[in-house]
Amino acid sequence: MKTNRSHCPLNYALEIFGDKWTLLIIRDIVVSKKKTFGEFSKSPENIATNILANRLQILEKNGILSKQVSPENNKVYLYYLTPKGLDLLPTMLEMVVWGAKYDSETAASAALIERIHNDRSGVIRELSANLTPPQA
Amino acid sequence: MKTNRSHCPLNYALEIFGDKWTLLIIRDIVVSKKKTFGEFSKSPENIATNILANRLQILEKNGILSKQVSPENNKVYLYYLTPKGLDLLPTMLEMVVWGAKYDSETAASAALIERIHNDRSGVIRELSANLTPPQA
DNA sequence: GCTCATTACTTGCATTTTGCAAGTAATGAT
DNA sequence: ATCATTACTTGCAAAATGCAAGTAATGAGC
Repeated sequence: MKTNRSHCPLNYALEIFGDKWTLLIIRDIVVSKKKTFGEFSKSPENIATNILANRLQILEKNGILSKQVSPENNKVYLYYLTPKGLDLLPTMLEMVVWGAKYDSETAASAALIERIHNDRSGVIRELSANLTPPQA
Repeated sequence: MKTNRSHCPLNYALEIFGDKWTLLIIRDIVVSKKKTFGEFSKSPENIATNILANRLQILEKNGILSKQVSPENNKVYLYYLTPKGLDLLPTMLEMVVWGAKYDSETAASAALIERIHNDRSGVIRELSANLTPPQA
């Protein structure tokens, strides 16, 4: 197995989600309530299916997503965030704040950014609803 | 020029620093007070010099670092954080918190993590000292 | 039970990025 | 004038990415 470059906590994070796609998958889960491979593959940034499959596997292996068969349809797999995955929300919100501040053409609404500033934990609480497996 | 994949603020951030090296350079500036190419190239993660040169260029082009000749030695260039670069600190601290929480072998001290939780803006203020160009 | 559509991937291949080692140009020190 | 230092650049193999097409397993309809 590949060895870690260091045990710097920042490096640990980067080794898991330091790429251009991984956090977008998590975004789609959190913001768009997506749960299936097919839904993820329809992101606005157009992730290729082989990359998507690879990232889902990495996320599962690292305990950020859990995968289970849909109770309604055996050919559908549902991806849920684990607590470790949910704990990425603070990082992601900070990235959103930064991106919204410096991208002059940002799609983020001023209202969202303000809410993040004024009531971060409220935002996180709301976003966290229904992201973990049911019937826990 | 390459077009943006979307104007999602998260995607904007990822397009700039979504890779395994960029934030480590910023970390070295912030934590280890490094400023020169030679210092960056001696990181514990061993970044290759061609990658380093590429990332410094991207960071400069995106207004995160500013480069200037050292007043003491004309062959040395000093890299400083801009305000946009300084604004990456909240994101990076959240990543540190996450990495320290989930890497069982983390090098982060419990004291640091506690300080981040108890007095985030104090930590940011301290870390920010002397990171921008002198004599502004 | 058979056919067809859907879902979740996998595969092949060209292009791009990474990683490693070595090389070069411009100072600065002696 | 020579040598060391600093900041890169270059060449090349290996790995990751991106795109298009293919496949296996279910489910729905007849």
